[in-house]
Amino acid sequence: MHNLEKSGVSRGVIAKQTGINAETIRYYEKIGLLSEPSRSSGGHRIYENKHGQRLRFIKRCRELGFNLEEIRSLLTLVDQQEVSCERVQHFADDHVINIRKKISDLRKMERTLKELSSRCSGEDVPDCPIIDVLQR
Amino acid sequence: MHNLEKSGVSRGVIAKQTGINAETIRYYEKIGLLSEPSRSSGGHRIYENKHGQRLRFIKRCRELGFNLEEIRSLLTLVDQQEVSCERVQHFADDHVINIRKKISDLRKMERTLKELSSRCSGEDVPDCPIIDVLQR
DNA sequence: TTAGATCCTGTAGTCACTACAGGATCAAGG
DNA sequence: CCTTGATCCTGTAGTGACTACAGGATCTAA
Repeated sequence: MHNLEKSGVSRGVIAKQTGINAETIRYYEKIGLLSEPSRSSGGHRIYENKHGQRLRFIKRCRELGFNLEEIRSLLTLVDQQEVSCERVQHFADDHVINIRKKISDLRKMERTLKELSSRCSGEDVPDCPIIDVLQR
Repeated sequence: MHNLEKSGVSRGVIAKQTGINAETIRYYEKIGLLSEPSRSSGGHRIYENKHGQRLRFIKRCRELGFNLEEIRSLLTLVDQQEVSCERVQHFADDHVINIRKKISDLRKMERTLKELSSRCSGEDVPDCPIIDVLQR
């Protein structure tokens, strides 16, 4: 059964555990977000608990909409034990501003599309207010 | 002054007229969204009115969040004079569903971040509820 | 021992652009 | 007509955040 030297797991296993695609994990390692794990005698990666923690951290950040560079900054703070609640809060608040901008852009699209759609006859005719506006 | 054979304009000019980057216009041509314009004797592209219309159509679609494949479909409908108001409306309504999904994802991020941020002390201390949650 | 699952590497593809290099052409002024 | 400087031409490479291969090696369970 599980071998992989003492307590580590393979890439496939940690991928399932964290819900992160196995290729993505390799990618995170390549760009330096995830430290290189040790290897089995045959060259297979062996992931320890710390890698799982790291991956979950990254995943939560992604779910909050941070990009990989932002996550790198956050991880650096944590690694260097230089976390300042004030700065992290600022970081988060800035990010909220970006998110709100995106939401407002999307809402504008939504409004416009719904407005256009409401003017459609809904019939199988060549005359369409949506196309008219696009061609205006 | 303006030469460029009869009534056409250069790429730079049409870029300014439409508000679309000149490189982007070349890209649209390359992927077949924009028909190839005629050329001057020296090989420079000469854009006519129809190109300007096309580019404005594309731009409006992009502003409504359609991707280039969706725009390609829309343009094909128009070109083949196969516009059906019913189908276009359906198309738009489907797109609205996607937009709403994006908005709700973003709102969830926003809510979570604001909630976390509200728990921050705002002080320059290493203890931070945001980092705590990310590391949990 | 062997089958089949998983892993290794490097590379290429995705989307919608954007940016460059190195050279040709253009329009305007003299 | 000639020069100058702006614009244009081409092909290619880079962006972000993955994802998907190919062709081979290694692993684990039976």
